[in-house]
Amino acid sequence: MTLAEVARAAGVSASTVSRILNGTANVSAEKREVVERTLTRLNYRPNVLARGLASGRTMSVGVLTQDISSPFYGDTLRGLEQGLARSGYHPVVISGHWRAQEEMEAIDFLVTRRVDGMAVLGGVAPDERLREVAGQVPLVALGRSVPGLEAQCLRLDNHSGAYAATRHLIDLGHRAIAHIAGVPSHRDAQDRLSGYRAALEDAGLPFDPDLVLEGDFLEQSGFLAATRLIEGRRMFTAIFAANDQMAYGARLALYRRGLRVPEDVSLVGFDDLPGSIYTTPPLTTVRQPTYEMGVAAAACVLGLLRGEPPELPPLGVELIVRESTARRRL
Amino acid sequence: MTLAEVARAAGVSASTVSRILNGTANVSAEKREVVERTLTRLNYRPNVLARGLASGRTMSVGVLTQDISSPFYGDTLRGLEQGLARSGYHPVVISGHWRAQEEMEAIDFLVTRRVDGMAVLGGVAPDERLREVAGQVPLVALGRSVPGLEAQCLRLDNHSGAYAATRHLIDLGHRAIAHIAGVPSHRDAQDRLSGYRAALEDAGLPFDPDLVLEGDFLEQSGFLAATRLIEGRRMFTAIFAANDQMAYGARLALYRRGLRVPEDVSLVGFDDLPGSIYTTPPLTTVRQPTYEMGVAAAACVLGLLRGEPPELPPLGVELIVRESTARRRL
DNA sequence: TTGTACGCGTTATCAA
DNA sequence: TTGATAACGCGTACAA
Repeated sequence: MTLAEVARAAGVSASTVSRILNGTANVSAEKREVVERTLTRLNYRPNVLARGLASGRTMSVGVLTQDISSPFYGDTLRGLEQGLARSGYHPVVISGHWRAQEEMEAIDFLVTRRVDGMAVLGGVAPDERLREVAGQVPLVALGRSVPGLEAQCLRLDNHSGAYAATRHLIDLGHRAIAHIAGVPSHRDAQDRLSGYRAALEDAGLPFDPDLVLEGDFLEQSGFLAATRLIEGRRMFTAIFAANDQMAYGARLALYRRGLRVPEDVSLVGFDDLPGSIYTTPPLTTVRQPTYEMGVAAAACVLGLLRGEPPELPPLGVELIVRESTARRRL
Repeated sequence: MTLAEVARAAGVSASTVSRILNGTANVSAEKREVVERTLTRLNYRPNVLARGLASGRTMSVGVLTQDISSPFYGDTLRGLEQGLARSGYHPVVISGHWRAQEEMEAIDFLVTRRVDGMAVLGGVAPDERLREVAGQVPLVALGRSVPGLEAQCLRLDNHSGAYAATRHLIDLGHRAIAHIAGVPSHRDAQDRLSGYRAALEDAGLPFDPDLVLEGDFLEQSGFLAATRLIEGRRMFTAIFAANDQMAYGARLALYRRGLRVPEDVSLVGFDDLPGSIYTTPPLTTVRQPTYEMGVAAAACVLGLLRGEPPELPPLGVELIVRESTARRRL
């Protein structure tokens, strides 16, 4: 069922049908009615490819996420979906798995797919490439800041979040607070580590390198780190993990060694993954407004598409105190 | 950078360039070399829209998932991605949120996007529509069986899985085994319930309706169900939840009431979500080979695309015994 | 082996 | 207000 066929069946020209479809110009009421009837009668579906080729717009927004099955960006994707809904634009999502090479390919994929706009969620693709792309289509980046593209980047205050988490432990009387950090090359990991250090410093507590272990943001690394911590010579009464997934791993390590949370060791995570409400005990963590970030990103892209200047609202992080932290005993 | 421009720059016709790009016909070595050089020099990127319009193929496979941020289909998506990698085809994923209306729209989206094949993950869209679509493009369905399309459907043996889970509890000496079921209208939920009943029956244990509570596959409902169970008059020493998420909820309810797992109550889930290794204690559950399902689905679609008959390998479910189940005390 | 000419389904330009 | 007609960028018979 092509547009031309509809036009013939309705006894008008293809242009008229197209105009009705797009509201491009005025059409007499009678013709409009005839056309609309045949449109539904023939169950016409426009060919997006032809449309995109002719108009130069595909009504789609590319979304580069990192791991489609990772809980972390899930809510953000939902927010993006929601923010794009009823705008006429559709998200096209593809994942880069935190590998620069793959991310580049994914970006190429989206570009050749002629997406009208783009949202980049984290990742390690070179800033340079993102700037290039931003020159071609409206782009917004979440979870990373690209020099020269600051207005279109939304990063959260990881430093403050980590500071609040550590401060919370300090307020509970903890003095020996371990930190399971993320990959050192990762900006978020750096900021969270520095927030941790700053909180210690402000409280006049010494920074002990032996209490900081490096992880990779996955559960397994949290498990390993906590295990090493337990077996190590340093005493500690609390752990601040740079993300919830590593906190889960640490939780298991503690369980294995018979250490209770929070009675023996307090535990704090970062991200507030959906699952963190249901861990035993429910995890104290730093919530990132991931859903809202997705909505904001969608709104921003939509605005750019309309020619408006980029606008991303400031979004803060929030400490969520649950039951994995308690006042230090003894 | 269009193909025509490349052709001009290389001093050949557009057809020749096209032929080289697609390996359609023989081209002299010299021309090939010249063209390939200019191709890379000009950094040519084919326009997928034009290509799709002309060839009728978009080299994309539509994937209808239900909730992009749900842990359940995450691994399957990864498997699909992986199975499609290096095949030239790319996945285009969109979610239907278990709402028929939304799913229909999503399917329309994919169809108008002219995907070459389609993979449907669960969902409640009418069988009729799926049969229609299957008539237009190669389609495979996961987690549901569409009458008339059996060969292209991959369902797992939920009954056996539930049977094994329940049997496992019985073997550990449990006699009062509660079941937190899924939504009754859901086929998987029905099968898991029937597997549970069958295991009881085979062991000569009575089926007690008071020990079966209805959930909706989400954590919260598991929490509620377990809470009601605890407050109820019926004694029980084990819970079999129809999926891991509800098991997580139940776990928290038990924790809240001071009931230990597995010392006081044994707990079994279903799905083996990635997080179930790291719950405290690690959850005994029924593993579905979700990743493999994704890979198989991709292979099947690819085969159909090549004109081969549909082929989906039989995949079994497997009981994974971890630490949330133990021999009944007292 | 190579090039020409046409078609894919739609939008955009221009004239009427 | 409407209708030809020309793009859009590529694949592909067909001819050479």
